[in-house]
Amino acid sequence: MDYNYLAELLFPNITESPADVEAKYPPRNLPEGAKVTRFAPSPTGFVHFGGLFPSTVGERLAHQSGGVFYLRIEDTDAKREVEGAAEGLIKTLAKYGINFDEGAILDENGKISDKGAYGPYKQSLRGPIYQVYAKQLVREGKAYPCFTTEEELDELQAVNKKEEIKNTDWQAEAEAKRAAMLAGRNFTIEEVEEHLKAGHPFVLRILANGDPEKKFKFTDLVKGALEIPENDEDFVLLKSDGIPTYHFAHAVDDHLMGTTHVIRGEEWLPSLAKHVQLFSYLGFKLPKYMHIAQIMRIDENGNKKKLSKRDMGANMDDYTSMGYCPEAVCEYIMTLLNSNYEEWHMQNADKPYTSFPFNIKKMSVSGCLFDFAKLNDVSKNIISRMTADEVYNLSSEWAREFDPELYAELSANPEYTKSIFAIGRGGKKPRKDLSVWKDVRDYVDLFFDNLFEIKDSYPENFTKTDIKLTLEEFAKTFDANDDMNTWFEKIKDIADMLGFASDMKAYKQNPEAYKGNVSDISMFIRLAVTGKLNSPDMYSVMQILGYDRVINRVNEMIKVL
RNA sequence: GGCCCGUUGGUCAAGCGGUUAAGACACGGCCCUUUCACGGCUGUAACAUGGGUUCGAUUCCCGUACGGGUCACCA
Repeated sequence: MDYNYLAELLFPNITESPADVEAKYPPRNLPEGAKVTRFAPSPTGFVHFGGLFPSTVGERLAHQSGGVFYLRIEDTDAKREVEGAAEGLIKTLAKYGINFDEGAILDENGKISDKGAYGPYKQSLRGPIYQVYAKQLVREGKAYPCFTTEEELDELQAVNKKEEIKNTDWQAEAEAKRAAMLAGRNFTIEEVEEHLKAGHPFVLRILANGDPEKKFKFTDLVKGALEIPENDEDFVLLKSDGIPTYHFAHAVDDHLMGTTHVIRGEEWLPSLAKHVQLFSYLGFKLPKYMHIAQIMRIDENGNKKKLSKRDMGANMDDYTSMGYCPEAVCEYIMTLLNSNYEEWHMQNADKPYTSFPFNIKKMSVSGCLFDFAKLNDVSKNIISRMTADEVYNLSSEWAREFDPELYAELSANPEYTKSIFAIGRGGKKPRKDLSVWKDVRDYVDLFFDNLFEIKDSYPENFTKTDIKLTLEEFAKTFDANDDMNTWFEKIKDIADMLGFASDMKAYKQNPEAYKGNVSDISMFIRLAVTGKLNSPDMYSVMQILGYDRVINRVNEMIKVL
């Protein structure tokens, strides 16, 4: 077989050699130990948690080592591509601190363009480059054209729908398919010429030389030592439209772009043998690999499943609408990624997560369950450390987009709103009422007459008379200028007057002697003023509400009692 | 079904041949407290399983079970 002739037949328009291409991609000039990593999404939709996760690793590793982190758009499947997805991806990623030094970026018009010397960074623009290497492989007898159509292959493999797969004889099908592929190896130059003349499309397959009975040792930086069977599958390199498959594009691009560490989900582990073989065929140095464990969720049957597109918590845009701070999500990701992050964070509470020394060795090998409770806790702590101004700014920004009614109230009087957020904030033990901006409404509604409503009701074990008397007396004596002590003394007086204990100790010693205690009296007032049984410190609340609002609400309550 | 990966409390996990098997979240109790939130103290709760190796296995090896991934001209 004259492979050179075959190569010319298949790729008549490709005149460059691999060496010509290599010359355009000189080695990177980076300090010792610098890592070059990348995020390589296919633009098929929104960013999801499962994608943000490994890209955080890539970003940290590159930037922590003084290396390069770049974005490559893997748009080799036109069928699945979603208009505008790539642009959206970049914007969302930026929100979570994933910024690229190089690669596909947004220009001032919001369109994708290239930055850096190793482009193009969109695979659809790299067609000729892949073909140069494809041609070379054909020349060397390591790849061959296959004219068997998809339909013909599908017939061999009766079904390829996942559901039905259980009921089929895997072994037989796999063998049939393999036989068909192998048969494709037996072609003559004349046949190829005929097909080409007839205008038949072909795919380029690798001529696999592996023996699956033999295993090779491989070290994954996360998974550790692995033993993997050699590849004997003649997988597709170039699809019939001349566009490469993931495998081929991965080898060519990561080689040319100088990637030192390939970071990806562990679902890629099964195709590692293919990649090792390809790199070897191409004469490329193999990069380091890190296969990251998947994020899981619990399904209806209580089993773990890979967190996927439709799942709660998958779409990063949902985090925005729920009102999570990006830092909270980032920190939560760090707690999942690096087992010693939390310990470090406790000792370095004031430092951003980016100054944490990320350690590959501390990465989890097994997939973890996504946990909103933990995320909320992380988030709550972050918000508790903010100043009232920060809370005001961020929550308003959120409300403007997702709760316009709330936004109108918050922004009507910024100073007033800030004083609400200032309650119990700034000290060593700040209040932690808010996990997400969505919580703000329930927390502040009592301060705005338009949002205020009576949400709770008085417990049955108190008489209306006592409640009414309390409120009447309170209305009579309340003075917004009282200091906290004076204010509370007055409430105690009401307690004494009505036969409620004003002294908690006395009450505890002899509860039978009283109708209740001063906390009950406070509760009577609290419900009238805040509409709730629970509220932040009532004195502070009243200071903010002011005399008129307090008295109005108390009088309203008296009326309906 | 083949292949690959995994398995410490409900969740995230420390551990790397000898420990009373950390810690965080969640949950319960107590304290603080006029409610809530905060904070402090405290409690329940774990090495999937069977064989080895070893003076000794959560830690090393093999099997089993269970879970996950994958088996495309998708990435």
